[in-house]
Amino acid sequence: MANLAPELLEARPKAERRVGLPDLEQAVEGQVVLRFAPNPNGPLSFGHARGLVINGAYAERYNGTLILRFDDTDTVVKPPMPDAYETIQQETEWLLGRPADRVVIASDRIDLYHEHATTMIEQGFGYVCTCTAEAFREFRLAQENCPCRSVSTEDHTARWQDMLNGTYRPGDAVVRVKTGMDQRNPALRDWPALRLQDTVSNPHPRPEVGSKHQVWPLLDFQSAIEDHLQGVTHIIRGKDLMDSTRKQTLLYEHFGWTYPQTMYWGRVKVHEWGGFSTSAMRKDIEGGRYEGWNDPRLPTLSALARRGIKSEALRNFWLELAITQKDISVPLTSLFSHNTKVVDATAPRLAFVRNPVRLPLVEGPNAATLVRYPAEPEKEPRNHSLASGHVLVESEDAAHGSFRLKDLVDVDLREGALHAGSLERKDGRPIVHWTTDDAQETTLLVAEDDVINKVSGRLEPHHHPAGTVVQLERIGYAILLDDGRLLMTHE
RNA sequence: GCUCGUGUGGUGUAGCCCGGCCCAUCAUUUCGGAUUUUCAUUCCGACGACCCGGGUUCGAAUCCCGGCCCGAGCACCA
Repeated sequence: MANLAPELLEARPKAERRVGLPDLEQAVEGQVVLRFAPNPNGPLSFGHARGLVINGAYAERYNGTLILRFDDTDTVVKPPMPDAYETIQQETEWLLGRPADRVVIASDRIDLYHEHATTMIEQGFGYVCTCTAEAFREFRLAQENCPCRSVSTEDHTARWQDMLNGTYRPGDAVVRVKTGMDQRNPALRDWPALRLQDTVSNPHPRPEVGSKHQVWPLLDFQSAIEDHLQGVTHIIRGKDLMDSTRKQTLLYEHFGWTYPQTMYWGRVKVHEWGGFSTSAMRKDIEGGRYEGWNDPRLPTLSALARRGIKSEALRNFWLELAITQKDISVPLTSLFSHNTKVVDATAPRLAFVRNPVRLPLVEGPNAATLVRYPAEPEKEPRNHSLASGHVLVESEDAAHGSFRLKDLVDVDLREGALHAGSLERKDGRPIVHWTTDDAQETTLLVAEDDVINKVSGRLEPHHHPAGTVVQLERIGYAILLDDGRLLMTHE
């Protein structure tokens, strides 16, 4: 065989095992345009981070453009939150370490969407449908044209004017894209592109928009038109939007445009969190169940940041999950593990003594020096005076009777006092953390499931500013809050 | 119901398009061990997987057929 046809034995060179994100199809260096398009009905959540991280990473890889687009075209069901426009931009910068290259606000661009609707109607691939939603559902299932479809283009143009001038009221009419009621996929059959919203009772929260428009595009239409206007080359989004791609592709064909390359990811559930929706969180915050968007029980970016999760950890987390269409459920420990890697070397070590018991230290040293950064033992050592002759240890540790005060001395508990023994470590007795009389009394907050547990104790004196992620020895990582309390980051 | 999509160790992920180098990669978890005056970090080791059934082939995680599971869309929400 080798002699007869050696070329048959020559294997196609197998690609190296891929690490990280795959390359983009048809990507040209410097010309890739991506977008991340949240609804600004609240600040960003954990799940949003995926869209930002993945799209941002590709923009960076190809030296392309990342657009942050606010899809704020619903004033009734999911009304935007005024603060969110600013907040989301800040969160974007926090997460990616740089701002988006371009910011687009859909509600500023309603006239452009109207123009395209006009074109669509005049050219006969869009029409104004006055059927009720229920009636149209029947037509969709039966694959029958609705009566509006046979109305002339002139009349549709007139109807369109009546939508714009307020003759029609919300619910009376929608603009549909003619895709064919014989589409195999029911979702694609003459899908709705624009509808009426009562913006007098439900004005858009941005004052410059307010009640200016009554005719508003739906997501599939707005997004399709905007992607074209912005020159988006690649769309990477959740697979729940696969049918949107198909709908939009049909629209692009009508307009004679080429649809961007698309990639999808599946649903991600975090086992510890279950389901949170932005609207539900908003309601619970307003109802007082949570203290705010950054309540440590909430899966928002601000809550994670406040808790001490670094943006680098979040980026690494999403990059590791990459882009598969599988629906997955990940444990929070996976994110924590990334955070530990980011934070450990720079987290100062401090002692936090829970449920402290104060004990005399008999014949012990009168000063102690402990390491603050194990990675750099010489840096800013922790010096403490023991002049009071007392130390604080956790009552649970004290129960053992014989142990070693970390970096200090062996002790034995007799008659309510710790009797100092060897300064050097001599035996295998357990090592416990401890602190001094001048340790401040404080509380460690631990978010667990839907409650915040409070653990009181004494924190070793320190000079670290609020916001520092520290490692509480033998307990875990925590962040120093403005009010002097501690918030557990993770173990 | 119709349409679409996904099924690799406990959890994620690579490999699948173009069959052999795959007794299947990497990470995490769990368990063991080493270092360490933290139950942290670091290091070493171990356990552990191709949804099921047929078929094609010398050879199938990879191709074909059938089945099953799970998820999503079918909103005048995003």
